[in-house]
Amino acid sequence: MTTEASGGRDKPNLAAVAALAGVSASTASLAFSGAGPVAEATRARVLAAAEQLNYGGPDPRAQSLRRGRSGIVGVVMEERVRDAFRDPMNIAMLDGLADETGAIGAGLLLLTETGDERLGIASAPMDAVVLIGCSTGLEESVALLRQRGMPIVAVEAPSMEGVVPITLDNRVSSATAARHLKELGHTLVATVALPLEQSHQPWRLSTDWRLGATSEVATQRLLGVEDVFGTTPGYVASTSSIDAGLRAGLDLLSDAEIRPTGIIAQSDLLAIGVIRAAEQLGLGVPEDVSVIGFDGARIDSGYDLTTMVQPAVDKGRAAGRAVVDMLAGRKPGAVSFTTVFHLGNTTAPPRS
Amino acid sequence: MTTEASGGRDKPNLAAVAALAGVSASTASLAFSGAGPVAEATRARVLAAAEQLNYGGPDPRAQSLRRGRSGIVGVVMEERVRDAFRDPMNIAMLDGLADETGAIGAGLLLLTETGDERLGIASAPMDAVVLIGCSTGLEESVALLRQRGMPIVAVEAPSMEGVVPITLDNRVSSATAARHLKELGHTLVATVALPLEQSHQPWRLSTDWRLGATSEVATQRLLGVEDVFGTTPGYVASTSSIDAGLRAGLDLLSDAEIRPTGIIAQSDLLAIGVIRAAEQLGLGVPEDVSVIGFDGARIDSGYDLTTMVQPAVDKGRAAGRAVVDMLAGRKPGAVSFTTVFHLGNTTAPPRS
DNA sequence: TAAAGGAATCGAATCGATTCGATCGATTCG
DNA sequence: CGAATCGATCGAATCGATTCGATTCCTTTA
Repeated sequence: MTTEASGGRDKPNLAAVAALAGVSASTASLAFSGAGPVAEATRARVLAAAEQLNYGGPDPRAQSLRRGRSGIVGVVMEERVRDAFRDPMNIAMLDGLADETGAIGAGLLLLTETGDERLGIASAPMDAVVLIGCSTGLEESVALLRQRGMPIVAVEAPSMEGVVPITLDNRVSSATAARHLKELGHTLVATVALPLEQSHQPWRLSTDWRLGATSEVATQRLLGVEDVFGTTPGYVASTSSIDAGLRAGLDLLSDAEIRPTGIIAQSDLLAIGVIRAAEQLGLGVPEDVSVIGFDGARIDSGYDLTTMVQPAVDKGRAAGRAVVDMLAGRKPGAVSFTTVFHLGNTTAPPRS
Repeated sequence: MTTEASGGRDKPNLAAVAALAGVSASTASLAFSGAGPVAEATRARVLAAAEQLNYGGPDPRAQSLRRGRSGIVGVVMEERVRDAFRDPMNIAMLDGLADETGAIGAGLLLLTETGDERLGIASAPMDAVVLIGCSTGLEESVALLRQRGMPIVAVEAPSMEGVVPITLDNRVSSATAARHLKELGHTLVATVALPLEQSHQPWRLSTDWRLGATSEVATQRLLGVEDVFGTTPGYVASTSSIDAGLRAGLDLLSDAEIRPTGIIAQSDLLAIGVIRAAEQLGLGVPEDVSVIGFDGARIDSGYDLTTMVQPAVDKGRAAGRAVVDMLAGRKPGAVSFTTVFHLGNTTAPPRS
């Protein structure tokens, strides 16, 4: 038996194709990439040889080494996939992001910042990174990425040297929501906050909540409420979900000590959960309790939720554009977004 | 000016670190990877040199070329991100998938099979690919990937040579749902189907629907209904969403010619939409119309939807394990899943 | 004390392509 | 007709690491 049988088993490479076509590797490369003059006949011969050897085109790994680009943009999220994608805002952002990065042919690599497995973030072949909803290990992650010389874009994170920020005016928006309740005449309001720190355990908000708070978003939105109402009772949810909102609502609404007439939730999902809690407790929304959300997620719930609508897709787009700019050697600027107040039917003056 | 200024601007590489530490590149490599005996003092010297040069560790691009592995698993979905993630089942699958692939330190690369930009799927540096909810360009995509010698796992796709299948017994499950309605006494049922073909335009189901149908899932589930009821009227939704279900429901329920007493929806989202439609038309569920869904997504809707619960996370896990197996050189087998009937409060005998 | 074994390190080949500069004809211009 | 030009092709260097098989230099053991 000679080796001719039906071709070696190992994958063919450009050199093999070139050899079969009777040209040099450089010419074969040109034939594939089209970056240089190649006679039509030659190109055809190379393509034929490729076909014959069942060659699937240049190896992306080698290409990315040579070119110094992999065509991959990392998306880092703090939580596990399931949790991160439960939030419609994250999905919307991802969509906007995919839109922009897709335009330059880049794919999105999902990475979670989860504790130990810092592996991914430290060693994935990416050209740039977008941090979404990160908080816990943010400093470390950024340090690691910066050391690798990676372009970094962070959405709604505290500003950091060398990181392009995409922000939302969380504090002002939250204050607007609070003011709405105040103007309706509410004085006893409570907040249902997004997770403030790593543990993600639900807990009653204490006055020293700022200590140990790592989530920029939750912090700013709480501050917004304080700007209007001063210290208020609150409950920190374990995650942004209807269930978590339900638990928070049950806790706050069934406590005689607090008895809020208005609840400010830091996400629409939480708000819907709070409404469910009110229903369970026999309280009417908005007659007995006013509920205001945040996001503008348009969740199907039978209510038209009063909320602060944020441009999530645009945030993603802005992040994508920033990435594209950096990869093109341009220096992108920071981008800030604003929310729009949406008056629904879940807020009303308190029952006198 | 000499070049010593404060270091060259270009990123340092292993060779530079090795040079500074006074060892060979091979030793430096060992120091980083820990794959071989290195004196503690030497390792320390190398690490110090790295620190000094601000070296962020071995370049993943070079590593992946040398090792022939990139640590990236591609996830191909037909639709754009926003649409794909609107479906809770996809998210659940992704979660299961991330779980398993994360265990070997692999990241998930999101790719959409969208028309022109076949770029991603053809040239991304992946070690394996999982096809989720693909249909339209499936044949082509698989051909392309196969040529690249890529391990392929496909979830709920028609079986193909060299592709590890993860399946759900859609036809049987759908038949079970249909039989439930039949046993309750329904004779006039209609189906709300998932998109059957590329266009994603909503349309009334005609008797020759099979022609041109490319979606395996939708097809099998329709066949399941036919197995029990024969040809029934139906409506093909544009996507799996509450809105699309609402439109479908309005169409079917307001047509005097059809007047179904039971509706089988191919997803829970569609089912909820149908229920909303019934409500809008003043019909009670389940008194006037029985509605049964598919998925077991536990969507908050005020109803306890009767549905076929599918193990979505497990499907994702199975796909992930198949990938891990293939990358480890093992040959994974096909995996099949079954749904579990869940009796809720949205189905009842027809009003006599 | 010589032989054997082991730890630490190094050299060189390799992974698979891209790309710059050089070469070689053939065509065109003066 | 010689020179300048242009198109096509090739060689060789390069990207940044990993890894296999030496090569040293010590420490044990017979």
